[in-house]
Amino acid sequence: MAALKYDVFQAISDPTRREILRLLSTKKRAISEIASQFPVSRTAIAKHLHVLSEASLVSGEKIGREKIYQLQPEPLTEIKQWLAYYEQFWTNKLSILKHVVENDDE
Amino acid sequence: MAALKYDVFQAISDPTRREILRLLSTKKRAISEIASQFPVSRTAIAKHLHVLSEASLVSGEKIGREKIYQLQPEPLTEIKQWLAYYEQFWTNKLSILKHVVENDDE
DNA sequence: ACTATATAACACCAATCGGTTTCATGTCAA
DNA sequence: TTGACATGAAACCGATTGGTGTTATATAGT
Repeated sequence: MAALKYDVFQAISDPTRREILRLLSTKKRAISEIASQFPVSRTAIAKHLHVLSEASLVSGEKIGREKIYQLQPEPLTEIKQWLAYYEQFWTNKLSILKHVVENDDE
Repeated sequence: MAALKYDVFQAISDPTRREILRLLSTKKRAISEIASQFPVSRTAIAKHLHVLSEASLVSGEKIGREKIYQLQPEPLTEIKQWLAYYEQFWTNKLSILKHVVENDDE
């Protein structure tokens, strides 16, 4: 509702929303089609889709009486970039050792 | 409290917790030292550290009367692996086109 | 021994979250 | 046109979140 109330980190923090993204990664789907895959109500799924939409991870297009949602993976680059900073601490032993030594010095 | 109540996705969904991780990436720090960097109370920071600890993103060691927290970046690999699946949808034009065409086919 | 400090452990609170049910609206199809 | 279907919108609910303050306990330093 309010502009950017949900960022991409919050959007992917919910397991149901991650599963919705997974479903949309194979094809566009209408709300009811998505909801049929979950044990919760259609309304609950519609709310999750709204959250994902605010984070720009999905886009919805109304076609006839259906609203078709589609994956928009671009915002995930923000997660990727955030993660890149921490990769130095585990991708090779040298970095990890460097990290430990620096900590012990202070 | 309950085992694995917080997973790594939820742990990093909060901006304050992400900032705590950033602080700990440069060196080990005690709770009070971390809390001094934020506008919220020390108690609130201790709760955030507890959440991060449940997600195994930090570990705490009591030394004297201080509790020293340290970054444990390994669980971030789970995020990285999750993200890897979606990279095919934006890392090159070919994959994106393939995605669109498949969607239009159904 | 005292005193100040660092943390833990509670109890508490307002706001939010994920979910529900109900009702209204709009669209497709017989 | 009538009915079934897909969605949107609203009100509501219980649990959780993120925050507070208070109190208790243990430790460090004088």
